[in-house]
Amino acid sequence: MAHPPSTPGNRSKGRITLSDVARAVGVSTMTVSNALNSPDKVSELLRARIKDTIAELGYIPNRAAKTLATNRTQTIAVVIPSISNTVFSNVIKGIYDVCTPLNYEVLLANTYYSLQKEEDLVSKLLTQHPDGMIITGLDMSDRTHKLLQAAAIPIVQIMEVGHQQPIDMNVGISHFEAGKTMGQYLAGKGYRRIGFIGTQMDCRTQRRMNGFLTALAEAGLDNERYLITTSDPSTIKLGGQLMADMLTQHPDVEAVFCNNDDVAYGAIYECQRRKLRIPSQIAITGFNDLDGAACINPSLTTIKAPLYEIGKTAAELMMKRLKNQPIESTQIDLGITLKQRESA
Amino acid sequence: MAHPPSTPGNRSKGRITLSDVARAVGVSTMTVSNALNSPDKVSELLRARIKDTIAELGYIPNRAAKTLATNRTQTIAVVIPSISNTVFSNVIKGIYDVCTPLNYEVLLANTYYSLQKEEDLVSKLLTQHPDGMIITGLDMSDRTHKLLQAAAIPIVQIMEVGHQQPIDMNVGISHFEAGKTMGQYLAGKGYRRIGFIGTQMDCRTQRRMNGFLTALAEAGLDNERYLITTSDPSTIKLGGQLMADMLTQHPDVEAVFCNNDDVAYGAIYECQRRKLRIPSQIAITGFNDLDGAACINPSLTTIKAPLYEIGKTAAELMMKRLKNQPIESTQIDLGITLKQRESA
DNA sequence: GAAAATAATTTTAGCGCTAAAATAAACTGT
DNA sequence: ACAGTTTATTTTAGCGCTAAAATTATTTTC
Repeated sequence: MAHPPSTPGNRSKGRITLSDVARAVGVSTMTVSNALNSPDKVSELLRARIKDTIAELGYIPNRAAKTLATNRTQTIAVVIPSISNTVFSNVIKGIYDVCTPLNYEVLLANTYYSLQKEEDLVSKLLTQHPDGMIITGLDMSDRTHKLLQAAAIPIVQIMEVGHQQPIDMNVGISHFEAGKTMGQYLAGKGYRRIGFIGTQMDCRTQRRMNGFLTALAEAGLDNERYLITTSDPSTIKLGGQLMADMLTQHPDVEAVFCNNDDVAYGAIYECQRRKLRIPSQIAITGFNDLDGAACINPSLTTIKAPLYEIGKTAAELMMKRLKNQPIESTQIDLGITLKQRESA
Repeated sequence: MAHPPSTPGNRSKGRITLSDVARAVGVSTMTVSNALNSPDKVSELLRARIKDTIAELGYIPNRAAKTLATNRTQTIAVVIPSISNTVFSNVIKGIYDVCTPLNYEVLLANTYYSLQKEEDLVSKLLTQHPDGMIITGLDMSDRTHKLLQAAAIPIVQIMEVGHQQPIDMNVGISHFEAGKTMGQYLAGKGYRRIGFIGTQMDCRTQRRMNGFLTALAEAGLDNERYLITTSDPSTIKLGGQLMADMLTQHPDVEAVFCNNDDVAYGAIYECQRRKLRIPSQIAITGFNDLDGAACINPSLTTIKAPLYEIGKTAAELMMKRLKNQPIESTQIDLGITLKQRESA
C-alpha cells in the first residue's frame, strides 16, 4: 500500500480547493471563505450547505495560500538549545499548551548551545515569517540581534531575566540569584569547604556559578578551590564522573552544588557507590527540581525553576501581544524556590 | 524597545520581496529566483551581484509564497503522544538531526495519548499540507486512517512494528517481543513470583505486558496474580507508589518488571526506603534504557529501545521517499537489546 | 411606498513566488 | 558567414486564498 510521493513540481493537481467547494455549492469562493472564517457574515442556510459540502468533498484548506493572502502565518517560532533535555521539554509543553488551542503552530529549532547555529537558525526561521518568536536567553550574536530587530515581530526571550535589556519581552528567572540563594543556604548550614560542579557551562550556568561564588565570598569562604567545570553536555553519567574527580582532587569537600539535577543525580549515585553518607559526610544540591529530585534517596535539595510556567507565561504574553491586548509588564521574573530536602 | 505586532490584515507592506531585489539589480524576478534555487542557471557575474544586493537589502524569502507556487511545503509533520517525555525527545532528536540539514521543517504535535485528539490533530496538520507525516503507533481511529490515506503523502508509523499492516512505511520494535524477552529472562533467572507494574497503559505498554505474561505462562508461572496497572501517566513518583502497592498487596513478590525506566527508578527508590535489598530480596527491571538506567544504584536491568535510531531511521526513510530514491524495505524492526545489570 | 439602512453575496485584484514557454545572447562547427 | 546548438534571461500565467470595494437582496424607517 505504498504512496507515491507528491511529485516535485506538480502544480497541485487533484487537491480539493475552495473554488471546488464553491462550484459544488453554487456560490462564490468568497462566500465559502467567509463561511469558514467569519460565519456570521453568511446566512445560516448557506453555511449549513457549505459545511456539508466541505465534509463531503473532504476539503482541507491550504494554509500557505491563506498565509500569503493574509500575511499572517499563525506560527510561533521557538528557539531552544536542546530538545532532548527535560528542562526544555517542560518549557515547550507550556508553550504548546497555550498556542495549540489558539490555533497557532509552533516551529521548534535547536541551537545545540551554539550562538553561531542560533544565528543560522533564526535567519532560516524568519524565512517562514513567524508571527512571533520565543527564544532562549538574553545573549545573542550581533547579527541575530539585528535580524530579530529587523523582523519587527514580537519577541519573548525566555529562561533568564534581569541582567540585560531584552529586545522586546522577557520571561524567566535570575540565575545569578538562584546560585546566590544556594550559596547562602549551604554557607548558612555551616558547610565550609563548598564546591561547584558545572557541565555545559552556557551563559545561564555561568551566572548560577557566579551567584554561587559571590555568596560564598560574602560568607568569607574560599570559593575558588572546589570548582570543577566542563563544557560537555549534562548527563547523569557525567555528573558521576565529575563527582569522582571532585572527591579525588578534594577529599575534604563538604558540600557540592551541581549545576542541575541530572548532574546531581549522578553525583549522588557516585557517592552511594563510594559508601559516602549524604548529607552527613557530603552534602549535594542541584537545580531545576525535576521529577526525580523529590524521589531519589536521599531526596535532593534543589532550586525549583518554574519551567512549565516560563513556557506558558511566554506564550501568553505572545498571544496577548498578537491580539493587541494590553500587557501589564513586558519583563517577568517568575522567581525561584529553594526546595529543602534530605541531601543538604 | 517594544515592537508593534504585525497588524492583522495588512497586506505585507514594507517587507522586501524578490521583485524589490530584481528591481535593484535590474533583472527579472525569475533570474533572482534562479540565482537562489538553481545557481547554475545564472551567470557568475549576475549571481554575485544578486547575492550582494540580497545581503544589502536584507531580503528574506517568503516560504508561503514558495510553497504555494511549488506545492511543496518542505515540512514533515510529527505526531507523538507527549513532548515532555524523555522517550519521545530522543526520537524527535533523531528526526530533527536528519530533517534540519536537508532544509525540512518539523511540525510537532501532541496527542496526549488520546486517539480522539490524534484525529483532530492529524486533520489540523494536513491543513499545512506537510510533505510527509511521521506518526506514533500502528493503531488509530478509522477517520484518522482515512485522512492519512486521502492525504496521499508518505507516512512513517513509528515506535512499534509487526502486529499490523502499516499505512505506508513503518519503523520500530516489537513491544510484544520486548515484554516476552524480559519475561523469559526473569523466569530463566529462577524467579517464580514475578510481577508487572504498568502506567499509562497505552497500546505499546499493553503489548509489552502481553508479551511478558505470555512468557511467564510458557514458563508455567502464575501470571495474573502480581499485576498492578493504572492509566495515569508515568512519573518516577507514581512508580514508587505502585511499587508500594505491590509490596503491600503481595509481600512475597520476587521480581517486578516495570513498564518503563522512570517507573523502575521510582520502584527502586521505594525499595531503598523500605531497606529491601535489590536484587537479592526483590528484583526490578525496566524498559527503554534511558540515561539514568546504567547509573542508578543498583544499575537497572532493562531493555534498550533504540529511540534515537527510530527517529533517525524514520526520517531517513521519509527523505528517501521524498527524493524518489529506492527504499530497500518499508518495514524496519530495529530490534531490542536486553541490558543485564545489577537490579535483576 | 420610496428612501435609507442593513445584510448577504460577488467581483476585483493581489499576496510573493516559480514552472514552463518564449526569447535573446553567446558560442559551435563547417 | 550562417544555420545549429547551447546558455542566459525574460515573459506569461497561475498556485489558493482573502481584503476591500462593489453589487444585489432584504429589512427598516417615516
